Amino acid sequence: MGLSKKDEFTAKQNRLADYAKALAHPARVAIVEYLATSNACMCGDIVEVLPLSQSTVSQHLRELKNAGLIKGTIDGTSVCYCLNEEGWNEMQSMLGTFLVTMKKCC
Amino acid sequence: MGLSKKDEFTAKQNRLADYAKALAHPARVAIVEYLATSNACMCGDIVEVLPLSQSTVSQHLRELKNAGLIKGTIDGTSVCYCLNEEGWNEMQSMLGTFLVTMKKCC
DNA sequence: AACTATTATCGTAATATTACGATAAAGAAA
DNA sequence: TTTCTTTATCGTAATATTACGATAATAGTT
Repeated sequence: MGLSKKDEFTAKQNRLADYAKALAHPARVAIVEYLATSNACMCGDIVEVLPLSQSTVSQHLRELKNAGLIKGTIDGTSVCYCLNEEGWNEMQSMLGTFLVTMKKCC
Repeated sequence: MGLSKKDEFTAKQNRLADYAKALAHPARVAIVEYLATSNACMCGDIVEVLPLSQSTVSQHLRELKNAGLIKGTIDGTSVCYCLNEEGWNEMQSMLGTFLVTMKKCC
């Protein structure tokens, strides 16, 4: 009955699932896209770009941060968010292994 | 409140989000892992490997299939599921663009 | 100190996901 | 045909996510 069984999977499986979950919403994809191409990456800027309220954007940013895909450094009264290369590299390498071991069975 | 705003994002952003959502659960990561390394890929086999009921596994398989990450071909009374290379390639190339355009701003 | 700007958090309503048992559907075997 | 095997779907309960307004927190400005 809806009780989560995440404990029954390996840490690695959960880690990749967490990365994927962080990208599992178009708003968070849009945030990442913006951070990848922009240098002016205050949260305020992002709010202007997205069709969402400030509190909702802040929530999405926290999820990306918790997953390790972005990091934020305080800059006076605002926060400078940018992509966290380490997280991206780990996620990409995890995904890469599937392509390597992939076999066609049908 | 809580009304989804996915229409307000681009088709590409939603597409990547859908791929990511398909992998946003450790059970589905485990399924993909299994399919990547195994040749005997009936659903029944997968149920034995996972700590989940048959109906739950079937639901997860459907989500992976809808996202385009796996495909299933009917084989008599059972179904042979395997990875769908096209889907993986598209997802990987979408993710790849972030690494390419990624800039350090902090 | 009082005010402004920026971001985070709380409360909460709407919606979506997760999981299971029960049951249906369809082909294989008796 | 009847039975068995395998997978899908339905119903439903528990949990999680999404979104917003209101409010708090913190730093800068006047």
